[in-house]
Amino acid sequence: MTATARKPRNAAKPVDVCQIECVHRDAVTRAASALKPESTLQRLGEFYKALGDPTRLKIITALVHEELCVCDIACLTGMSESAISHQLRVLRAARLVKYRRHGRIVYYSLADGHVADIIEQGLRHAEE
Amino acid sequence: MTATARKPRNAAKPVDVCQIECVHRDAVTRAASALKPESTLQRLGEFYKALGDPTRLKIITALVHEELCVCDIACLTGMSESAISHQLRVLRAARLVKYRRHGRIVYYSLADGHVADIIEQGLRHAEE
DNA sequence: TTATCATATGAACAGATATTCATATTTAGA
DNA sequence: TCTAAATATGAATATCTGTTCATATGATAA
Repeated sequence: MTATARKPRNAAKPVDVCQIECVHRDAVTRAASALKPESTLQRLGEFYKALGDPTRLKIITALVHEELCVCDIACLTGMSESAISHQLRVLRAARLVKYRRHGRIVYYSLADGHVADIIEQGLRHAEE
Repeated sequence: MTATARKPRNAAKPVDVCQIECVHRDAVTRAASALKPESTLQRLGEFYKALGDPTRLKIITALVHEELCVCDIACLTGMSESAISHQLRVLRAARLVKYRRHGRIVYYSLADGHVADIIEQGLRHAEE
């Protein structure tokens, strides 16, 4: 997004976004100026990507109800503890889960209420 | 999820889910019985996975405001029309978008209001 | 019909990703 | 201390994914 060259009139806003031919220049201009900042889209994309894997989604939906340790999650999902640990790292990086340590056991839970809200809205959408 | 062998008492519900050692058998049992059906999780996972790519997420957020044709989206995103067409196919398969044809131009829009609601909730979460 | 525009599709390839296996770390108990 | 349990991490690998390029389809206009 570099500075834009101005056009005197008629253009709602100048678009330099567009290298390709576009059919509706005005619609593209509106869409471009309504677009959320790249940083927001990137964060949201990583959030969704983290939820877009079957193993991780199962982990997250399980954690909606109560905290679980790595062992429990492995047990619940039928996957190896190592695989679960790797996936939990992804979920941690995406700030979807938090954890607390009790002795050698690590309990994972959802990072905050927002995550639960989002998942529940998603589930309602998927269930209908 | 096959049929479960019964245990007389004390088990909230029998678990055959668990091949691995698990630390909290009761918690796993509760989590297992609260788990959503595989079909629901799969649909939701595909939904999130579709949103988990930066190009597709940009397309979807743009479509929140108004419908756009393939050309416009290519223009807006700075990607080739072919790439966009491929991504729109993924979004169609995940039932995130619908389209209408007008002459040789195809206009894409969000499949329904739910999608917009979900995206807006996600954006609020990502923006804070 | 023929030419052209807008879009779709298939093959190919580079890059990303999820799991496994081996190993490291951290904590509790002996 | 030493051992074992619970978890984390790194490397390797097989699979998946997104883009490009070439080509096909479908619709309009000439």
